[in-house]
Amino acid sequence: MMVRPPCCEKIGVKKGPWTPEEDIILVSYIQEHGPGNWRSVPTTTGLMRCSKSCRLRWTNYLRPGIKRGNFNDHEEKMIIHLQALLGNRWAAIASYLPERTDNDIKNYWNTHLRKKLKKINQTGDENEVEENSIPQVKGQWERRLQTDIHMAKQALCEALSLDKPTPILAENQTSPYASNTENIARLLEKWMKKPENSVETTNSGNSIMVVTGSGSREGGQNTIACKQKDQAFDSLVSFNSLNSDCSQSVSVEEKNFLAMDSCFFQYQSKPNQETQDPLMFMENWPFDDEAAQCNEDLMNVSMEENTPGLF
DNA sequence: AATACTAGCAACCGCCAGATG
DNA sequence: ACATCTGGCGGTTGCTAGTAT
Repeated sequence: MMVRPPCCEKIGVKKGPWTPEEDIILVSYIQEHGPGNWRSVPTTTGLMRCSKSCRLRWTNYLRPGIKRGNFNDHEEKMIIHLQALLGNRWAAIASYLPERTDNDIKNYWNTHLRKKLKKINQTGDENEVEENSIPQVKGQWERRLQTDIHMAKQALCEALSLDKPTPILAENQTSPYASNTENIARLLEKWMKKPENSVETTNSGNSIMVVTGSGSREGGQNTIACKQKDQAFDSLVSFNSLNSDCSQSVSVEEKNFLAMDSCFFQYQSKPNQETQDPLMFMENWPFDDEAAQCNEDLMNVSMEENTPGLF
């Protein structure tokens, strides 16, 4: 069988955790060109990263609107319910949780919820309930159909929203992307303070930690990234300064990154589903207790049924 | 204090499907 | 119709930090 060639040359491609420098270069690139055409990202930016790696870094971390860690009860319920409905279709599940990435949900499921459910099933039901207790009555086509409706709805919303003006956050409105902008802000702040060649990052929970000192695993590998670092940062700074008067009730730091958010917003793959969504009812139907009778079949696949004693 | 073990998570890998020439 | 390219998805791996011994 013909083996598919790798998406990019393996030689010289850097792997492992991303550095703040790389993040900034990538963000800077996307700020200018928008997400997409990932193939050209490494060549254009000089990042020694696979195009896939760049895309993943953006979608899972740098993209505005991402909330990380601290899943609340509602989100947990949603995930459990959706997982029962859809199976391990994490991207589909993530489409119901606009602030979460599929990777994050997948990780949360694998590390927390799966164990939790297993435990409950073991203690609560002697009849060895299957880990993924999807009622067999519900064919996969139903689940797929439900997801496809959602996907189609999303696509339609995106298409319809193309002409909409970029939403501008009201003065006192809290950015839904606060966690993301704060992360980048913190990153930049510390990065600016740090002495050269002494930075290493690791993402932890909701913040990006910058660890100074020796012993960096990345040591000496960021030559190209470093060359572009200043340029990229200048670009960001100048961009932010153009937008810095858009809000007066927030800190300078927040202001700058809110401005960045408003720019990135137009590139978002996930529309803000809380606003102006004419098809909202389709979005909510699996969860809406007041939903029409035709939804009841799927509604019967209730969380309580699948996960007795969890809530 | 040192070592072993475990959990959490970021990132990679391989497969697949749609787009394009 | 076919081959190739590209992006998306889900499964898995490997690193790190925290905890137990």
